[in-house]
Amino acid sequence: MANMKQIAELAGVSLGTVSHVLNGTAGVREPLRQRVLDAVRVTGYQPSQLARGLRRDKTNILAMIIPDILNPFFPGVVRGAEDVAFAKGYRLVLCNTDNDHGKEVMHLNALRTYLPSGLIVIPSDFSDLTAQTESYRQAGSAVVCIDRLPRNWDGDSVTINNVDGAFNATSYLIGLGHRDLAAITGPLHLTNAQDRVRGFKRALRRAGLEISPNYIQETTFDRAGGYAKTKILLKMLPRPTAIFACNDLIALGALLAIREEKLRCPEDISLIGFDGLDLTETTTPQLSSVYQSPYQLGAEAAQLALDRVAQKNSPVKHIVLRTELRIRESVAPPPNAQAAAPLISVKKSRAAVPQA
Amino acid sequence: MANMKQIAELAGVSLGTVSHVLNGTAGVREPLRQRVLDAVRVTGYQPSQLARGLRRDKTNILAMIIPDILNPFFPGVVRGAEDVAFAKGYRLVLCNTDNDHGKEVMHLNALRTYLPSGLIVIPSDFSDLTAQTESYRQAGSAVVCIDRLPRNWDGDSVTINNVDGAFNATSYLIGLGHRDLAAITGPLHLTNAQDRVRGFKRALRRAGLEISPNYIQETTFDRAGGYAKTKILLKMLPRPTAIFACNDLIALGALLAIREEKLRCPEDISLIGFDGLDLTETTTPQLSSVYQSPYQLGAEAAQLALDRVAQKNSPVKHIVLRTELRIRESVAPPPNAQAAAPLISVKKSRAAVPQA
DNA sequence: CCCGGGAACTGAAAGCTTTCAAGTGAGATC
DNA sequence: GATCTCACTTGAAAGCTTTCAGTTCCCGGG
Repeated sequence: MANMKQIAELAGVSLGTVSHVLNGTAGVREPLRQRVLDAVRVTGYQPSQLARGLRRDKTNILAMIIPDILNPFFPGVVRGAEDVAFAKGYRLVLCNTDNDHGKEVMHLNALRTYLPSGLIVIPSDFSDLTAQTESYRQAGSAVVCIDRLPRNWDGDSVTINNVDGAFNATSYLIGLGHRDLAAITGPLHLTNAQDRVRGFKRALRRAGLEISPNYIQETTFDRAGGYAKTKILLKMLPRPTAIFACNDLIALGALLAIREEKLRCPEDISLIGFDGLDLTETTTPQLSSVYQSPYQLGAEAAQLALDRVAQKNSPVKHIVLRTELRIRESVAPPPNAQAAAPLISVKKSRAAVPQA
Repeated sequence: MANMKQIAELAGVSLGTVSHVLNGTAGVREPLRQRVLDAVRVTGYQPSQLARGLRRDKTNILAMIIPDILNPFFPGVVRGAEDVAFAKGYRLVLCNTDNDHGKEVMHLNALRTYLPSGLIVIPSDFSDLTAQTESYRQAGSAVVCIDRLPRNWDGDSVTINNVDGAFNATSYLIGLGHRDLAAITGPLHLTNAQDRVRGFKRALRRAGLEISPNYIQETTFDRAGGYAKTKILLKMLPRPTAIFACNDLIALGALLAIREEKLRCPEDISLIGFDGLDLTETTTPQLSSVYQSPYQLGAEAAQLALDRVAQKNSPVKHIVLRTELRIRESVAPPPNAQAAAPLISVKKSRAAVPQA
């Protein structure tokens, strides 16, 4: 592979001129410019990204740290980011943390000396990442946190309106006449899980319904978690007539548990998930869900990172994306007609206790 | 961030010695070694991957080129590769081609000057990649093709035994008594699609069944393709009693089409997919499928690439992974009892013609 | 006691680009 | 015609590491 020196010789100009032509960093008269361009064409020369990065203290690399690409929510995020990066001449380095903070830190450390222009992080947990990412900032890398935020995060971010999404879903269920609503949430040290529960509670409160802690079950953001917690919920008295699952995998697990208990969804129990993954369309019944666009999440994050590289000192941005309630087959009014009573001040005192 | 020179000064040794300590490239006496290590610890020094790569003509980067991470088959492959890479201190750069050869070439070109140690490619189509990858080989990068192979590929590869997988699935259907079998294949310029059809045909031939071209429909490897082609197949006379879909997304589309035509799966039509994606477990009925491990595919590929880097001139390797037939709810004997007749020489002449 | 040999260590070059200060030259101005 | 300006162009340094050819030092053998 040719290098710049050879191009310079071939075109009969200096190294500096070649660089200027290639980067447009200074006016170069047309004939010279053409000679350089010709030499590049003839030799198929491509500048070494390594030497370039070394000199400029920055590479055309965007690093992305996510929990696990196997979780069907994340491929969309990655694809969104990659598309934006690719369009601007950047490459994407992908790292999986398995929600393990230690692994996250390892990635953060190892990536640093590749001098990526930007770093997009879906934090593994609530750990304060400020210290870790500070060195990136100092090195001139943009850092964007997405989906959920670490403690004390004061940098750029892209998230969705989790509170609203959960509120709308829950309100919809209440509107159908449900009074005994349960929620299965992901780990509450994650801000997105917190916010979804917050939206759930807010909807209950606004409808004057009591919030019983037993009806809010915390677990992992996966099918197994949804399955296990649903089994527990279905044993409670009164049995909830609707479940709001904080993501679709939990909802999927819930559906399996409901089926296994010989209950029907939606006739006996309504179910709404969160995320709007493809799989919600192919279950029976099709799952209702609070849709969000993972692609957009990733794309906005990449864009934000690249903007930050260009404009280092512009004010911090917090982008919040919308959600959309997608009602499909998994919801219906509750089984007992009495529940169709008017919404106003439906306040009853009931204990929600797991059966022995 | 400290650099090597500062470490050298701090430890009171030369640059070369620091390098030798860090890389173990030469014996360094213990006291010196310790002084260097201490200096590294104190300063938190990390060697610049860029300078290192520039000098060694090789970075600790593994590049991976896949069609589309949104296709649920690929996250597993990526994860497998990333895990192996991470464990050995390599990072993974991810590129999506959308099966577009032009984009593939762009990625190939752009990646080159990052000097990745290895390149793992799922080819976008049948295009001969030899020319493109030759420059990587010359630059000392390992190139591994996986899942399907480009024309004339003579380098390392990891694939699965597509012929066997398809043969087993088809034979299973025949064993249930099916005589009118159809296949919906992915694009036949892809070697994996070709091989699956080959396995399908081989099973028919072995059972003495006629192979009618109309019963083999070619389409894209996605839900829409499966849906459309199933609609066509269901109009044929005799209507096939079993469909072998060359991947799970096609099978999923087929299932939707079957349902839409008010036919029952498996009572009216049996269905087997290929890949064994998670989604096959959550459909109704659960889809039978020829399972393969995408994770293993990616992991083996990464391992092979790294082995090749270490042992440049060892003989070319072609790893072929196994498949496993996973029978779930989507298969049953054909509706008419007569079909349960013995297998031997069931040769009837019938024309398979699309209905007008 | 001297010398050879080997292990340990050093110094400098090489790898390729960007960038900045400095140099060149042509055209404009007076 | 001399001088100034401005636009181009150039040369060299800097960025950080690896590697190779030497150099130093120590030990054992003669």
